[in-house]
Amino acid sequence: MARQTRVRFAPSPTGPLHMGGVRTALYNYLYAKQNGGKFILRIEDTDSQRFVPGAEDYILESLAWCGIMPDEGIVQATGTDGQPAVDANGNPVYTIASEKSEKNPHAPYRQSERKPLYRQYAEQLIANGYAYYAFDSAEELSRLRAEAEANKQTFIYNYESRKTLKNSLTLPADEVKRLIENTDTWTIRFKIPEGQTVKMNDLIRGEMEVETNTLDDKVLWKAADQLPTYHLANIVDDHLMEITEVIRGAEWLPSLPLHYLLYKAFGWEDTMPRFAHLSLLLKPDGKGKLSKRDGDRLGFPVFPLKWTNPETGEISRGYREDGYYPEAFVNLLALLGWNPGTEQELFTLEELVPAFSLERVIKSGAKFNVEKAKWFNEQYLRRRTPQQLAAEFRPMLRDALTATTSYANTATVTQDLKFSDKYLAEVCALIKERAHFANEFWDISKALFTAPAAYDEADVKKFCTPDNLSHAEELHTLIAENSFPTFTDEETSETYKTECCEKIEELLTGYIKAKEWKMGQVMNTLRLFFTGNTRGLGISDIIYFIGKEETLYRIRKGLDSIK
RNA sequence: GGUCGGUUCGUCUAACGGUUAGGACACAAGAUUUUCAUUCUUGUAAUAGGAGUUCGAUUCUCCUACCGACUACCA
Repeated sequence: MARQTRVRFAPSPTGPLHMGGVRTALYNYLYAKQNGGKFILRIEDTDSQRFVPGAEDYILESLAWCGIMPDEGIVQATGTDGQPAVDANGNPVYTIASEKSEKNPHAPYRQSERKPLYRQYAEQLIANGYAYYAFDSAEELSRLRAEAEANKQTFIYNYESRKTLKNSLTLPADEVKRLIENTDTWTIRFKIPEGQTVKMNDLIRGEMEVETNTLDDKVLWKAADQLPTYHLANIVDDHLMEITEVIRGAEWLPSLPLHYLLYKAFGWEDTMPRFAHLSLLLKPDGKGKLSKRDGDRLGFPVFPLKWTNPETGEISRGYREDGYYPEAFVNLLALLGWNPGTEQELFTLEELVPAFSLERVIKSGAKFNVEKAKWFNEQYLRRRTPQQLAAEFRPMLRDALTATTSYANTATVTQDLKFSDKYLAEVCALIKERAHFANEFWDISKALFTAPAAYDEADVKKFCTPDNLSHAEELHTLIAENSFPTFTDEETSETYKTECCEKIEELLTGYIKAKEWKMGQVMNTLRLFFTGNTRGLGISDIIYFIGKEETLYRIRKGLDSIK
């Protein structure tokens, strides 16, 4: 009988979710959706020492931003007013589900809240001879480790060493009973079977084998905090939550034999999930897996969202705050370690669902490449409508104008212009192919909103020759004496702008050609007066947007300041 | 050190055991253009090394090298 596909993403709330973690979540999500199954979120917070406040919300917010919401394990939060919580945009705010419900039949989904559940499973293993109590103190064990290391050996708690250590296999029963009742630093360890070969299968990597004698007796449960370790909690919860496929990071590969053995010891082999281990995301340069430091060092985010360390106040940048679209982030993550087998590179989340397959996930680690990441964002930026871009640009424009001192100091016509949505949309349509990110819009288009505060010295030197200046003077007269159409909110014809620009260009180039001036010279002089340097927007586009009066003002101002 | 995994252009990657080893990013050149950018065209660039199996190996096997993960009462 085929079971319903149920996969889970099970992060530990020990800090901000890494982009590699988002990728793992994404692959789980895609797999679930493709198979008409459920994507479950479970919080693995069995390490009370490393709990970081805010990390859980961060995970939820990151997933929501990416559009990969869990089907199970979350519930809409309750606001201070007792009503379902929503954020500033009216979107629901989620939290981890603690109460059982139709949607969340396996609640709670935080392992810390499932605490009472695990001990019985550990005891069950002991009763069946698959585990034992261990009473060695942490100090004793670290001493043994240090000694072994001094002899260039490695101490492991295994089938051999357990025979000489303090545990329920070596101690008399009454002593074991006494220690369990009177001390609280003991643990329950898994008893790795001796001399067996564990044969495993991985959906991505294929067949693997490991000798049990190379494995160590992992701690499953700790009396000190009455909590399970990852291994126990993970297997028990995956079983209880009826997980069908475990898709997780490659750092778990060495634990796979233990997990196989655990399923066997519990007698859950029939329903054991299938496993898929994803390769790691690597540093763009050098060695090792991608870390927080790399982002700081190389200038790109490793986290989906900005994160402020609650203890140190240290801030880590995020893709969202850096101006990436979630679609671009998801797309680039999907292609980092997976490909569709075709040459298609651009996928929306919806398109990813049918295209995805675990079989096509790459075995080797992938180095993250910032340039490609920017390219993805650029592709999505270009797919946006001018109106959408204008809406994004509006608040940035407001901030920029407020911060621009030259704007406050120049008596320009544009100062009084109310930049309409139509104006912004037309500007965005013009500049979107020049940008990778919407946050570059102001830099690219500032000349369309304000006169330059200063002129680039090198450009002045190069283009403000006596000839060019006198030509600019003539063009000032030409523009003053001629009338031509420019931007207006009233005109809605789609071809209007093109027509305007053609007319402006005819006027200028016609005159320049007639005079036999060098186009590249005088045009650049004008551009310098319009924008402050000689790189960027086309002259006729600028004039179209700023209008005749402002055009004359800027040429006059340029001529006056250079002389 | 031990265990496990990995290795195709600088990067992400494609290639039933048979291809001039393909694409994308980046880079370079050219074309277009009033500058810059865009766009278009073209180019540089790879199977880690060595054995073996085979008519034939990027592909299968082994060895070496390198890289990585794991080696906690962390996940």
